[in-house]
Amino acid sequence: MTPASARPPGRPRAGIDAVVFAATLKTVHDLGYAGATMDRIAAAAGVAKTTIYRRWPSKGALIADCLVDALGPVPVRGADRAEDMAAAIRWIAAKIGEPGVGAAFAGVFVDAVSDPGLREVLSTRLQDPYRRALEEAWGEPEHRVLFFIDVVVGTLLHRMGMTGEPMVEADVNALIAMVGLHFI
Amino acid sequence: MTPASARPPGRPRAGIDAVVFAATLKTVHDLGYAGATMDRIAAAAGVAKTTIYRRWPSKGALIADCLVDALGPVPVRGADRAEDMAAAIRWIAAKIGEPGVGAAFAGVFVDAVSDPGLREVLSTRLQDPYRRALEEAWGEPEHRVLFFIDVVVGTLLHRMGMTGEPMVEADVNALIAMVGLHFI
DNA sequence: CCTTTTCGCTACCATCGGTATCGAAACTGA
DNA sequence: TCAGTTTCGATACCGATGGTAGCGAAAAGG
Repeated sequence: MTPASARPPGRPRAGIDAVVFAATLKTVHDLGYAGATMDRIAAAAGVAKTTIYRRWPSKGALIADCLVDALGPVPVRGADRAEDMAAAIRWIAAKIGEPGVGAAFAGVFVDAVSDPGLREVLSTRLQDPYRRALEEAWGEPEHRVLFFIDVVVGTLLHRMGMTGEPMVEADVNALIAMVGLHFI
Repeated sequence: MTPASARPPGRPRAGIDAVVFAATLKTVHDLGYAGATMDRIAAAAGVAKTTIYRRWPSKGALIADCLVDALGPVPVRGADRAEDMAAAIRWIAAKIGEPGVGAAFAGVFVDAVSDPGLREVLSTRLQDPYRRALEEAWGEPEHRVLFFIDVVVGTLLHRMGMTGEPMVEADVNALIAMVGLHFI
């Protein structure tokens, strides 16, 4: 039980996280999510692959933390909830336009569909922090779909004219597919 | 050079395409795109993997043809172009809500980012047919981005309020990410 | 200088997309 | 009935990828 301020001895690990994050985004931007091999990310960061796996348990966890680092805190003020929602949409749209972020998002979510462990990782490292931020800004949470994730997608669907009904998986899949078509 | 009506001898191949298509969609729906292994698809279809690879050169080509088969022809009438566009959006939204289709779309497009060969496959088997259908319905093609693919995504972005500017990669990535968030 | 922790390197495993090979099945035509 | 032709199924295999194990070396504190 060492004091919290005491730094343990051993080889320094200073700055490695930031270097790996930058290398990850650059590699994903250059080669796509599937092309961003862990070996290539490690090479781009000038770091051994084992070092990455000592800090993140999987590629998905690395991507999730990398996205949190790239996005930063959601800019909520807490005054007007509707205004906050609109601001959040503009915020994530701008952030995700940065090199590599969009491709990283799409890739990790596609993998998450067939990997329950990855879904839990994403929930813990991506969804929960932003959910907490909105809870603190907006007060106590409602039990219906009013968190950030749902707000963004729900607003998107509402603006598309698919409103009236609660959001269903079909709508989300439709959106993904329509957007994905442009990658052709 | 046999006559067109003459069926070549040998073991029958009747109905295998349809069986494989159905098994592909079901497997993708149940296990996701990454979880839909070629071995699993073959097993679900009751067919040897080599048989699938004798008919489709790659997993991407199988998915592309499977999607074309699942979508069917785009319902264009050619009278009012704006009306056709709106109908096309509703059409693809409904079609892609069917089991497995949305996940197949998202997965194959994510892979296509880092695979030029797959991009060409998708262009040939997915984009070109629908582009031709719209050319025939709307007359001669315009050289600007007025084909179906562009129309769907462009209209989507327009309705989101991101209009005014030409569509850029950042917007598309932002959409993918926003939608993907809901998969958590 | 000694201990402790982390880093890098190599080797390795399981899985997946894709290929090669070969015997068996099934249809056509005589 | 019986070739001849073509496809199907099974197995074995290859390269790449995510992920792990083990070990020696580097760098920090004490």
